[in-house]
Amino acid sequence: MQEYDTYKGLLHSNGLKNTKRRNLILDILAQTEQPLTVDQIFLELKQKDISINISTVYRIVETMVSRDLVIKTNLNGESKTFFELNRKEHGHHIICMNCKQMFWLDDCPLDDYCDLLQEKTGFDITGHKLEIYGYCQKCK
Amino acid sequence: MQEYDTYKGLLHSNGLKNTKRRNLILDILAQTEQPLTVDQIFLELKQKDISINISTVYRIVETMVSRDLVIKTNLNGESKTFFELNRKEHGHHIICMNCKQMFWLDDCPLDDYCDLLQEKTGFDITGHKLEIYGYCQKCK
DNA sequence: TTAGTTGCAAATCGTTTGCATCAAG
DNA sequence: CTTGATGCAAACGATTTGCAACTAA
Repeated sequence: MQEYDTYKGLLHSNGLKNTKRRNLILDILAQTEQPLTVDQIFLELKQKDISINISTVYRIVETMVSRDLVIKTNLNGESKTFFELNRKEHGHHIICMNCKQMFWLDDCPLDDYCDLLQEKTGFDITGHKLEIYGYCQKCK
Repeated sequence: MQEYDTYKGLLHSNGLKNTKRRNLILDILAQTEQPLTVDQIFLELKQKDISINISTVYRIVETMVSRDLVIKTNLNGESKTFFELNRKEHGHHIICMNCKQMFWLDDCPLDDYCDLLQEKTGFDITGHKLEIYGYCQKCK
């Protein structure tokens, strides 16, 4: 087997075997800014004539999530779960309500607010999730 | 039938018939700050010795959502959908990751940021959703 | 009286699991 | 050779639907 070693090091350093499917799925996630559902990943693989079982896709993305390589997200109004590569930068998505495209925003206006809130509420605040909704240039 | 007319006006003005179950469900949602799942609502009704079918609960909350009386939310890491009364005030939830309680925050730090973003991205921004995660005073 | 509401059972959808086989290390 | 990875089919939990009976207006 050749050509599927792009993520060999990453996989091994996380205690995972280097397999063709894992490489392919990481590759798909790396090549888009969009969080993807399991069946979107499954379909992309099908289009590349890769035979894979959908339960394998579920298992692979969940394994990646447990290793912190992938982030799992639920979006408002969507029953399916989305997965995106963990690029280890903090940011949020701005989402077009018409075409459903999601664009990455690498700035975050919430750091000061969270500090403030921590004092005000007595919570130990560990994170937050922000989604911006609207219509993109094409759809508006 | 008496005692179930609290929301009669509200229901009628939204083109809905005034029924016992709708009144009860609106009442449950009105009496808590917590967004509830369908089966939490179902259980509360059971505890009040109200017989209702779970599919009726689903239909009632969805009807309320379509009339904008109730807000439907998906939360990160939860497979079930939550429903809360639409109190028509803007705000967000701060959520305890241990006990899962959600507290309402009636301030929002994002108005200026959204204006800014609208110019920067060319999006027509219509809304946003913010959740703050952490551990509450009791659980931390 | 009639259109909208509810209960019930079955269907559907997204996701998970058990087990046998297979492949990476 | 050993452990973890995958395929397959069956199970599962949340939600939706079709249809008949019912009830508010």
